Amino acid sequence: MQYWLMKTEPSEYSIDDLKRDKVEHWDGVRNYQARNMMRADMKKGDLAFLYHSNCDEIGIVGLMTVAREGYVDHTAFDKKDKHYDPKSDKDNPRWIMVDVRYKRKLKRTITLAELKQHKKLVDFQLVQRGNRLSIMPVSKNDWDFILTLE
DNA sequence: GCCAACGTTGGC
DNA sequence: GCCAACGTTGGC
Repeated sequence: MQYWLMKTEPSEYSIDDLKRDKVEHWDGVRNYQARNMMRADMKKGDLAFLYHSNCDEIGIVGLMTVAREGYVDHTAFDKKDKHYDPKSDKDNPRWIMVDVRYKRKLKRTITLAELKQHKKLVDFQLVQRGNRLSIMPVSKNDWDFILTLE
């Protein structure tokens, strides 16, 4: 059982969209590190924070579970898709996605600014300089601590 | 809108 | 394999 944090821009897809959809495939990840984690490490039943980036209130907004383990991201083959990748070969697909299931919204947004203030979280990847990964692991200690802030 | 950080591409 | 140029992310 592992813990994760997954970023999304709420203008593209938000916690409320996931609440409505209940289960959604997490397509469009075009970063090898993130892909490798989805392919090898994310297991059904793992818990994840949903994080809103690039918006007015940046931070962790909800919880979800991994509903389906890594499988081919078909949007890479769709010329009309925003995340179309001409280099991904159908016989040897380059990109992977998982399905996530809505669990609940947090009572409030735990903002990035707030997370940065806690000494306990100095090793949390999210608050480290230059971090750009859209999917990252969260240690159990950090996970538990962050939930006490809610 | 700016820009630092970082990933990817492609010439050599 | 190196590295400069370029593109993207994402906070501010």
